[in-house]
Amino acid sequence: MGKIKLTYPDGSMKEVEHGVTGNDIAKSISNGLAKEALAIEVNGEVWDLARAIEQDATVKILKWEDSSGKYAYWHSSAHLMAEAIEFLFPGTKFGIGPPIDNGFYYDIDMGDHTLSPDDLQKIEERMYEFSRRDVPYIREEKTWGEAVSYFKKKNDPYKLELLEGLKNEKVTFYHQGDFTDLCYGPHIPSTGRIKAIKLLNVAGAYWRGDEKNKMLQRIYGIAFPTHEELDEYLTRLEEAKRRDHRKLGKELELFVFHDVAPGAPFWLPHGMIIFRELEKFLRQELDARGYLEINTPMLVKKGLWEQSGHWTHYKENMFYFESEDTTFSLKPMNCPESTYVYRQKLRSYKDLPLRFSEIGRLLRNERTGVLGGLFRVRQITMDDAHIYCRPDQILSEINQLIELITHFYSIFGLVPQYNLSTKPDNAMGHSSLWEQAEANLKQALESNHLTYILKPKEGAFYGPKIDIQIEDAIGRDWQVATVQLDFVMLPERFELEYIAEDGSRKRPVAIHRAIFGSFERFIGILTEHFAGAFPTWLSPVQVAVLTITDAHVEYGKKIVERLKLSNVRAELDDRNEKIGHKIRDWELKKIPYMLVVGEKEMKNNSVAVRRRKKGDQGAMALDEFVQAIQTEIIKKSLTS
RNA sequence: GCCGAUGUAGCUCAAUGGUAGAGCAGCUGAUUUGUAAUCAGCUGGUUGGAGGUUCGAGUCCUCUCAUCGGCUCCA
Repeated sequence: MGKIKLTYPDGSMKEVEHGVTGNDIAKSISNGLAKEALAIEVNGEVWDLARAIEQDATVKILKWEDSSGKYAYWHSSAHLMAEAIEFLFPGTKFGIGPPIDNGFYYDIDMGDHTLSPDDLQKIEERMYEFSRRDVPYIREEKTWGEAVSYFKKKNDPYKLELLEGLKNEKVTFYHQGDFTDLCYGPHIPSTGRIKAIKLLNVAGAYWRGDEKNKMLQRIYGIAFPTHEELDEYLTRLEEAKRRDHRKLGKELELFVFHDVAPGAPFWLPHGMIIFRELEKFLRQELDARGYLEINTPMLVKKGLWEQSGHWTHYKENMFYFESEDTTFSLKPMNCPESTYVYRQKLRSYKDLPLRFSEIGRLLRNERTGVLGGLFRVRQITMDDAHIYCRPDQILSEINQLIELITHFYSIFGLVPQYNLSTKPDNAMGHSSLWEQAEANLKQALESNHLTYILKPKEGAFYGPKIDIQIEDAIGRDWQVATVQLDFVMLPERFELEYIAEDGSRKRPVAIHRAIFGSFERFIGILTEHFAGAFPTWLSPVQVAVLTITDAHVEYGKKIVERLKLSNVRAELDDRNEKIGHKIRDWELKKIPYMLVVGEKEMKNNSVAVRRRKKGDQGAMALDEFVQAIQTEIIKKSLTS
């Protein structure tokens, strides 16, 4: 056998024996690397370290730090879990068990047996035991027929169904210990690499993700090379729980949910302040950008939805009822109604763009199982807008929207990520319009130096779109804003027109867009992002004035009056409590400023400033404090 | 909607099938306090709802509502 040429990530080349394995390569570089190596990338494909390389190739040893390395690690963890399950519960049928962004899962069918937390514990213990055996993951190529007869003997209908999709192909099996699975791989060298394991929860999951199929039991788990990393991960989960907006919303008295109104919050006074501040901010920004605010009816006749197409495509999500032989519906979207504002009079090309904004309350009949805190509600307050423009105005409108979105999120310290979805197969509308629009969207993103992820064919049937996700303080992504071009749904179905320069009637393009997505969802995200410690401009109470004794109550009242006159939300704490107690209470309420007032302050017309989490800041003249906090509020400063 | 879990005082949680309890909050009183909890007393419940088993149900069973974790959905 001859030699082959390998190219390494640093560009260097090396001649090696034909049939060399990833293990050999790693060892030839260093023993340390060989210990850490999980898999190898060969010409862009991820392979097992034990697999022989038989041609010239570009290679890269993958470690835990590489996402493909992690995937192989978690994939192997899923197999280890399956081995433990099969050992403890013989006869279990296996669906699929892939790695995911955070760990792995396996879908299994255990007949009548329902997994309990106790079972999970047992499986986890068994996994540790099997890991300690430290046996290799072995790859084996099989013919399709061999594979089918294996799973027929094992009586596993799910694997047989998967094999149906691989007919007449070579398939691969992986073994470790007594467990064998149909699997593409790749896998890590041996079970001993899996050191720290935690099975997190059991959930139902439809076979192949189809509602019509049988529901299997899905076990989610995570694994790490060290216990420290596992602990760190579990701590992060705890942190996320601590920030949960449902918990904080209750504690900080922002909103409550009640059985009488599933899927709709009761906004409490403090939550409403945040809501109103966001509205104020939104209106201020939109006014400055030429938006015209409108408000359209909540209750409309069914005919509107028949015309828009919602009655056929969205009916199951709509609330509707009969009254005097007429079917009425609560609006689930604002878009169709905005066309009535457009059509209120004849529009000239000179009138465009028309930017109609609406803070609209929508009602959607979401299925009970999908509701969740403020993130998924039945009653939605959208910061909606519909921009009607000429095709030649698309680019400037998109540019303005990107500027608006970037500005908006920077205020909250949130970083938007952009996804561009292009023409799907079932698209409607002129292809020239599609091409121009997609080019405009791209151009707008690129000229603003924004990186974006292209999602081919994921646009709506009526136009391409840009979806915006934000990453919060602890690295989780949320879908919020959206900018959707629409050539069909509103313009065609509602026969929108404008009079062009040459006197002819032309069709405008509609742009649907939202910045927050919805107030409910956005406030939920903000609550978690800030862990309830809102920046001063959003904080329901901005200043708490704490008196030392009854002798200082009058002075305290004067300060609160002064702050309120300066548009600062202030409250007086003149309770008969020690100062330490008051501080603790307001600190737990996450109020940004506390002003302690006693003898000294009263004498000097000053306040002792204490900042949330930062402690005593020393005394300051009252005027000076008022000025400082006003500036902070006006600038919507993030650092309070 | 589907699978599973949960539901006890305003909140966080206890209570072998045998008298529903604690801490916090609230109220009353004492205390007049200088940077994360002063002390004492008191109030507070159709155990989510409806049925059933039982001498007896917070506890067991059925149904139902809601919430949580997922799945599916989310123009």
